[in-house]
Amino acid sequence: MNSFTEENYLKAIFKLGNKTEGGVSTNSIAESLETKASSVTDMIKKLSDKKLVNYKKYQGVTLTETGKKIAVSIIRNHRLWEVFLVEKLNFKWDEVHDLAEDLEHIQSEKLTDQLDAFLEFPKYDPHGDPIPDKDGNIHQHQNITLADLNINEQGVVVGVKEHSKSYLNYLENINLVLGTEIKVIEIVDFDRSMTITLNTASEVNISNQASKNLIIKKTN
Amino acid sequence: MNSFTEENYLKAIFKLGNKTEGGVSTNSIAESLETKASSVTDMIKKLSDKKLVNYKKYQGVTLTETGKKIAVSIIRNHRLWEVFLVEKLNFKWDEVHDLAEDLEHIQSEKLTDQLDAFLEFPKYDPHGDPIPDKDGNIHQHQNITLADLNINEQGVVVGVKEHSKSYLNYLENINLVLGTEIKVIEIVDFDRSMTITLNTASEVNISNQASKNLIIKKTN
DNA sequence: TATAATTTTTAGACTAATCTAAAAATATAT
DNA sequence: ATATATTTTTAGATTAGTCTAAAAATTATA
Repeated sequence: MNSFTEENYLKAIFKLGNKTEGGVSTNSIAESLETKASSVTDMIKKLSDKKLVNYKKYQGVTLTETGKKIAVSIIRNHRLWEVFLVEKLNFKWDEVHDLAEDLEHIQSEKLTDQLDAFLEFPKYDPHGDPIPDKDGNIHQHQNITLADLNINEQGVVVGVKEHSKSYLNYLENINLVLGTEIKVIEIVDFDRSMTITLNTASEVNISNQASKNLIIKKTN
Repeated sequence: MNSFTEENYLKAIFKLGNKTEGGVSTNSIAESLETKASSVTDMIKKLSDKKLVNYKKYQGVTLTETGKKIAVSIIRNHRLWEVFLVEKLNFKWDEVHDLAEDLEHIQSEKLTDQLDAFLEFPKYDPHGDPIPDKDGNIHQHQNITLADLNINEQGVVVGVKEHSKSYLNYLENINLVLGTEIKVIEIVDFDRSMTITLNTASEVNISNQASKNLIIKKTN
């Protein structure tokens, strides 16, 4: 069995690996786990001994098949628990991350699969992130954000790229949630801020910072 | 915050403290946590520094009010999760203990209370153990076991005193579950084994070892 | 009540995960 | 191509929790 710490490293490496080509750098892992590069090197050696990562000094690190399986299963746990907390226990979408961080480490295939069934096999978590299935397949959203839309184009909000409490809270406050239909009314050239309509009704302004973190599925 | 390890010590001390008068001995803690007496001494010192236990060398240990609160809250978590696993995720009563051992350490008052509400404020867990309420009150069963009943006396099974997989499994196999009505037909003098009826129907034999671990509420 | 047996504590060592500071390797810039 | 900056690794220390072996205290026994 692997410790919580080891699992968190695997998860971080998996997520960083999806964002970049080639190996994941020591520093990027350190930053994402809020720890020091020297600690990362130590842990990488350990994970390498356990054959969970491929590692050559100074060359960055990638996950082995085994390592990837573990990482994906933790992400599956995490996202299923988030659904549970929101759908069944009435948590808000900005409250569930930290709890799911703990719950995800409870390793029991039966628990995960029964939870999945109890929740009726959800495809996405409350932030729109895809939930890996039992075999580890992940159906990623296309990477289109609100910032990519032009005037008069429209789409449905299917996810967020930024998971901070403050961002999620802001969205909730302007009534912008998953499933909201958005149409672009105006784009300010100067700062790329937008005027948009929500569900063909209320009109709001949104900064570029905010719009480029909203994942959209184009409609019309 | 306290580590999982510290919490497990507090829980063990709480449970042992209920079984005996006075302080809990180092050896009994060691046995119950399957560790060494020297490790227990070390941890007790630490818990004592944190004012979670009262400790004088060689005198055994008791929980402070703070320590007791933590222990009870963990037990509350444990038992609520057990109910969840059985009622919602279709686990058997002999499968839930180990998972609940992990889940119990996830500390969030909101999580616990929402789970409690979602389960509709259960009073007992799947083994009949009472679930402490939000304020830590525990409604203990009276300590009558099947072995205490005489011929022709009857009662309802409300709990078990032994939680091993093999015992729970045995009970399930002979269709003896919580809520079963039992009437004593015969007691063998030699080994205190009994012939009983279950729900006024099927007749089974049960050893003294088995009967003295069944908590009964006498009827009529 | 002295002696033996048991229990508990102490002393010192080990592992996992972390850190700081310094050294080594790699990447960048002139 | 050489010097400079950055990244990564190493060396050595620290903390939490554990262990073994030995010492100290308590309890039981003769």
